[in-house]
Amino acid sequence: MVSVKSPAPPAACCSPLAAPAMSEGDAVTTARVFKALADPHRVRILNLLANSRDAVCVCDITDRIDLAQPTTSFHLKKLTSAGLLERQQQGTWAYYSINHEVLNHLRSVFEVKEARR
Amino acid sequence: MVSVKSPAPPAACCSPLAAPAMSEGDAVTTARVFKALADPHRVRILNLLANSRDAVCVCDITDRIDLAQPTTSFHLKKLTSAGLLERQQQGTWAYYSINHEVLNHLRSVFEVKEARR
DNA sequence: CCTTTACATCGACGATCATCGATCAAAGGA
DNA sequence: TCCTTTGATCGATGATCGTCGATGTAAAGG
Repeated sequence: MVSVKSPAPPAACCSPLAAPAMSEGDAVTTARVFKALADPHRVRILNLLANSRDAVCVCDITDRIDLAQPTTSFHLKKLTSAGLLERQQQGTWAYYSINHEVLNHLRSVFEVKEARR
Repeated sequence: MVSVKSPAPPAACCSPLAAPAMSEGDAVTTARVFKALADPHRVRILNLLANSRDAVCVCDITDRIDLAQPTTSFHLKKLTSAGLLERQQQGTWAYYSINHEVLNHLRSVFEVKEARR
């Protein structure tokens, strides 16, 4: 079993929207992550994986989402390279699962401005 | 001063990604909101407004974001109709501000699965 | 070695998006 | 009443995106 940590999420991705001085680069990074969430099929894939105890192979995801297999791979790649999913290879099969750490961290993006002194 | 509540956000928008059974429609709704966040300029607009004590007029936003005025209006419309911004008109000026309620609620989208029994 | 299965990549397509100049509507002043 | 200013909308553009059939690749089984 070869487990592959996703390559993308720039360390601790995405400063809060209310961060005092967000650089242009920060904005690009943040937008990139949300772009991965900006498609109904990808949202459904996340929902599917979030409700699966174990990792799920591409063929099962393809069935559940009702897309052609290349299209499913396309979406999985976007989600993975945004850091939202993890991929493990087992023989001919590829298993995908939620990257809970990254997804959980995204909550902080919407955290309100730190207490004003 | 005419204050206009944004028309879009379907009540309490966006169920958690880990919701047990997300409908296809839920996925579309969720994706629509994140699509509004999926552009660097729009992220910067949110960041700008999140750090402004008061609402900001289009001309000031245009200056700070460094886009042509029609492009700024285009982005503001996307953010507003996603429910992320509020718009107030004052004479010839239009003032935009963060819809804190909606933005804050978005944190719940990334909340982890409810305790497993 | 050949076949099958699972998945990724390629190439092409139509659709949507971001951008901006030009134009329009509305609100104040002079 | 005219001119100026603000901001929204229109129309055109180039770029990106989602989709899928065809093809490629790698593993497993006969």
